[in-house]
Amino acid sequence: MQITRQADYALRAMLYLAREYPKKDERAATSKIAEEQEIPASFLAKIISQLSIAGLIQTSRGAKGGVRLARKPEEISLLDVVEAIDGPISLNECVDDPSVCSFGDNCPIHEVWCEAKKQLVRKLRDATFDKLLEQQKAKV
Amino acid sequence: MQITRQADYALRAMLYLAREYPKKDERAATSKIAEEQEIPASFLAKIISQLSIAGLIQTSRGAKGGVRLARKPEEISLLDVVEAIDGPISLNECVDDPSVCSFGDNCPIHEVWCEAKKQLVRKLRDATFDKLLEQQKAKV
DNA sequence: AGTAATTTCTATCTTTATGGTAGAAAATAC
DNA sequence: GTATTTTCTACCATAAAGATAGAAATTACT
Repeated sequence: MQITRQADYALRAMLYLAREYPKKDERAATSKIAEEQEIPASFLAKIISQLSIAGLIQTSRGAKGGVRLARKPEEISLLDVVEAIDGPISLNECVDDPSVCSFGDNCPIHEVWCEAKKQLVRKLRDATFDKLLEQQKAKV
Repeated sequence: MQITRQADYALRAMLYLAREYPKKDERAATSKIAEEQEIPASFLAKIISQLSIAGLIQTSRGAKGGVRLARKPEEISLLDVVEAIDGPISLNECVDDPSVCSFGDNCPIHEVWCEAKKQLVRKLRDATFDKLLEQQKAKV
């Protein structure tokens, strides 16, 4: 049970953009992000596109174009990014769509998954990019 | 991010076996488990095999053969079953094998995943089958 | 205005994992 | 010994993941 490689790459890219956020007027080039964060350059294109559709970043084409965050780092969490790429975190099929299981409320396992999901979602929602940057600074 | 269908089926099968556990001398037939728990019968064979290799159940062939738990329900948790089928719960590649990521301790995201994993593992390890059965009884 | 440079975007391919099936192998009761 | 009932394993589709190259678009500069 893992997030996809794409989601991990997306997180790295967003972390890079969060670091660049203070430079308000600049836009980062995809190629630069790819190099810096060790992401296959041509693979990043697809990821950038998805993040843009999800409204997490703003893109602009052409010379001097590039990518930047659509919102402040404190308004973007790990959960936002992961769900934008991998879809909702369900842990098990029955969590987000109870109708797939005919046992319904009679299944004691169902509840465990629901609680586990809540716990996980809370943790990821709480991890906003401003906090991540602070934590990194504190370490160095 | 979900457990596989196989893992979910395995949990259902184990729940059934936990219910049957008091009948010490009987063994449940795979076909019976499949019917009762709504699992594709021929698919269950592969799952049973994996659970047996993992040491969670005992199998015996031939007439009057079948399957039963290898340990008491209170000594088997959801975590045991899920990891036996799907492998370790990592959430992200870097959690179980930090060497795949060259950023190492310099990555603030790494730590979040580690904590999230710990939290999730604790929850699943705590959910033993005796507790699950009790919870179900309490409901009815 | 034209063109070259730089960018995002999209159609395509390969590989891997998942979900599922059927038939072989094994063991026991009679 | 044989028939029955079981586990076990080799196989096959389908779908998703990972990755790539080239098309489309936009802008700066001459």
